[in-house]
Amino acid sequence: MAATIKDIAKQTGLGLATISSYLNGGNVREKNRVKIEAAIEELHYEVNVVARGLKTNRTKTIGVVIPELNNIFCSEIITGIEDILRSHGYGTIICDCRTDEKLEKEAVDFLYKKRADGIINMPVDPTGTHLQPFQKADKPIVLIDRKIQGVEADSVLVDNKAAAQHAIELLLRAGHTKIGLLGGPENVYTAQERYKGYKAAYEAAGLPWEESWIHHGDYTIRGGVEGLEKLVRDTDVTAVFVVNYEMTMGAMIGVNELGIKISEELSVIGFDNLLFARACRPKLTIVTQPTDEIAKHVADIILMRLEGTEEEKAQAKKTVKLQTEIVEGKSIRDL
Amino acid sequence: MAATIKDIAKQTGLGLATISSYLNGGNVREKNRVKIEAAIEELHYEVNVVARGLKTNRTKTIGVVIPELNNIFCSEIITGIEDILRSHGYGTIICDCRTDEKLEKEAVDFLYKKRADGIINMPVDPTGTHLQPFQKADKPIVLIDRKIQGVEADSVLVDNKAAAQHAIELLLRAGHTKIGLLGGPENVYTAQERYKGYKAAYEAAGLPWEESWIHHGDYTIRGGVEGLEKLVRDTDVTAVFVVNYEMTMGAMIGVNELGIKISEELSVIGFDNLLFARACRPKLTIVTQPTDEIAKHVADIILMRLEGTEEEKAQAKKTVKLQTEIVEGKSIRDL
DNA sequence: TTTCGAAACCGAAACGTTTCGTTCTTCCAT
DNA sequence: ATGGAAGAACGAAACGTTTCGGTTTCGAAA
Repeated sequence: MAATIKDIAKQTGLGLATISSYLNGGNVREKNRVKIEAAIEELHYEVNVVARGLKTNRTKTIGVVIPELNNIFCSEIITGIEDILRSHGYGTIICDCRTDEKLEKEAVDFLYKKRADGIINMPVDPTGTHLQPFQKADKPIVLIDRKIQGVEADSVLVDNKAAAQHAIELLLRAGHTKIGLLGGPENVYTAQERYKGYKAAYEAAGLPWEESWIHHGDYTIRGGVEGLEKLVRDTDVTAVFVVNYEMTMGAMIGVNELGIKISEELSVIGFDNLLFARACRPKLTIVTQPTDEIAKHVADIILMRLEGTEEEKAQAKKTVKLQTEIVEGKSIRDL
Repeated sequence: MAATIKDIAKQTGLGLATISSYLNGGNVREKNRVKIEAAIEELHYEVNVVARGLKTNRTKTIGVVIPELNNIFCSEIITGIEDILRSHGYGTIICDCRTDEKLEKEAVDFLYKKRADGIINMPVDPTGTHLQPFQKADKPIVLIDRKIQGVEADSVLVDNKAAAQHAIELLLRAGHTKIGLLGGPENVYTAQERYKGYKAAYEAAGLPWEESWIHHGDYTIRGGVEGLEKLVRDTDVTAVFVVNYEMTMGAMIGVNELGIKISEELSVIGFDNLLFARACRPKLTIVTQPTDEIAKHVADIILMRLEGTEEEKAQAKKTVKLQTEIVEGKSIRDL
């Protein structure tokens, strides 16, 4: 039904190889170029990427495995990545693994079977064994947000330690000395780094902190609510730093339910999602991550590994670390 | 390098066709089944879906084109769809067209070139011309949220009119007679329906409403802020119904900036995103859409069109209309 | 034991490309 | 005019499946 390269060859009187060469950017004599283009136009020819993929062993498809698509941090990054990849002819197959290691592994296997040319992953499994298929096949892997020891892959990270440290320093400067931390799971890289930043700020200021001010949550909304309630009930902290968006929202729910007045009774610094922060009352001061920049780096790296020169492809795996920013609201009280 | 069907044939002493038949669920003698399975295990054989796709002309890939991935309504639906499709062996290629008709058309063309087996679309272009490639190729199309005249496609909608009508009736019952509407663009189907619901509620109650109470926004946060400020400044409405999530968030920002007290000074009903509603102070009463149900219907329909029996595939295109729900908060004052 | 229909099995051809090694053109330098 | 090098064009083979039509095998009935 649909026209093939053979039809174009027949129509123009040229050979298969010539048409193929033209389609792949090869040189063709001017008059033949004209003929080919006319034939393509007339027969509505469109290259069959599946057949091409069979020969070249590349599908021009990249898999993305993330813990939660319903998460502004993830979705913003994906939006950016997808945009860039598509403009380079790559399709983006998305798999949401719902923060489940088993599902994550299944998603990677699925993408491998689908013959994705490479994979982008915000890993849940900290050991990285799920990435084995791609590693063995020597297909590019780009990790986001969490680094994995022992997996040969490029990574794009955020300087989580510095992010937390700056946030705590801001609170210390405002006169707070008892600062609660609504942290993440202890086995998660980003959470560990943010925790380190908390301690580093106290150490740099030469002040003591207490273990009881630290709550290791689970990065969920529910966890945010519970953590905030616990901190308020069991400690006398005057400020709280929340280390991801879900828990920030949870903390705000908790605050509302307990009838606590932000800033007057409790100072808060949240994380991610500027829009949410602006809708809170009073506006929340937050740490924001450069999602666009992350997306751009991730896309550029994987494209480089796939389409770059041989030396580019062979370059040692690199790690890009980006800085966060603090957007000030009205949620911090000067003591 | 990787094993092929031929290797399996050689290893087992069986024919190509037999292996192929086995792989596609055909019948094979018990002892041969055992042999084949052993060979597959030993040679680590995996079917090459690209080669299969070349023969069968199906890629087991479905395209999804949406206006904004950074939108909880979209991302929730996609999460659900992706999950179901993946469990049936289908990859989901996502394209975010940023609510731009031109980009939407490009995305559809892209997916067509990628030979997606079908397309799922929450359309921006109300004329639907962008869907032509799939229509011509007679590949299934499923529309979400907005119906399009003249495009042969299944649709999964929400009963937007009823949703709005119920919300307004709730406010009327609470004694409000002057109710503002922060509506959407006049050329958008969902917005039109919600507007109709507003009027229907007033008509059913036999009460008058004024044009000045209606603000046709653009479904953006910015638009929500501006719309709310305009309504508060220029009218004496005692309640406002906001018809999508972005504008709801915008309205809350506006309310915060103007220092208006929700419920005491202004009653509000928002839309979508239960979590946001719960984090507001006081908790917002909202209309929620059944995203999971939408996702399930969409996925089931497209799978039915792709893998169903001949009669299922030939069935007349259907339209599913789902109902919304009102989740009560504390943002409505009884007059 | 033989016969027969059903079920299993088979190889070749086809899907639409790319690529390899070779042949044909072009056109510049002599 | 001629030789030859560079560049174009060429057809066949290959990529790994599925499918078609025909052949073999099996096992129950006779």
